[in-house]
Amino acid sequence: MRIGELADRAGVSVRSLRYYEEQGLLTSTRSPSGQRHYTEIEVERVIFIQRMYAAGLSSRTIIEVLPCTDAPSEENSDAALERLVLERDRITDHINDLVQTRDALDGLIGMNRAHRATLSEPATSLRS
Amino acid sequence: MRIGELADRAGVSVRSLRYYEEQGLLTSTRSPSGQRHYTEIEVERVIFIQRMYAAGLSSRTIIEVLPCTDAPSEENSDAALERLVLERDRITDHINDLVQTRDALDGLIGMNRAHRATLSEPATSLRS
DNA sequence: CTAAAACCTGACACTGACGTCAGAGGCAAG
DNA sequence: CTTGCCTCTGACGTCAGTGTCAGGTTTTAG
Repeated sequence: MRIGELADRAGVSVRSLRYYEEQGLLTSTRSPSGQRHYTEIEVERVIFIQRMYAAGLSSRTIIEVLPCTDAPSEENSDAALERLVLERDRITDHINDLVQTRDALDGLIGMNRAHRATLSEPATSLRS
Repeated sequence: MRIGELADRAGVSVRSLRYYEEQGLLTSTRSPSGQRHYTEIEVERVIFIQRMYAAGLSSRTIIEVLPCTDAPSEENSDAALERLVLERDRITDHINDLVQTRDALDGLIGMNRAHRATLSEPATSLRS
């Protein structure tokens, strides 16, 4: 398939795909005229890349962990697996941080709603 | 206290504090000579701002929710509370996404470790 | 009183993942 | 053949938070 179709399938822009290739995250076979061609595998690869970006990894970091997906076997250099574990842990930390922040916001929301309640109904507590 | 101390206390750079003021997130009283002076309250405010940044909110969005912390009472414009709830939900979505991603990475890690195990010890399964 | 340290404004640099535009070539359908 | 859509490379623009530098004033310590 050509780049436009891959973009649609994976839900990213054509620009992004070329950028991924430029960064070494994605490879393509070229037709004689120079157009990029991809296979089904690339769809999943791009989706994975997107996932990693969403999780806060940079291009360089994604490159380092990709070997672990490339060959579900093979001696995917210790470094790649090591990096993968590292990033997993980083994500866990981030999740915990976000949960804490959400709890804080919930507290704020509660306080604001409580105050709002006392305003509209000075005698009663806790209205739906 | 002056800007340097606030920066130390809140764990941010002086540059950032000036930027926050420029963005309308932070206010300061000025000494006759023009230096910024802050109170203890600002320490917490800056820490809160940092938390919001870490949670992915932009300056503009933080501005919108700040009224909810300013006056733990008062009619903190419906909009602010509404926005706060919206962001809380966005964070929840993000957390769920991250958890999914982490699970995926755990799967990858497991597969890679499993393969590694079969390499070093073809007959046994699941080594510590 | 003096030197060091902190502060001021203003402005430009940077990073990273893209958007977007220009100018040119490729490819299927009518 | 030509119309229209897709693709190519290359390059500059964007956004947001922050680093950093310049040139000057203020505060603090000795």
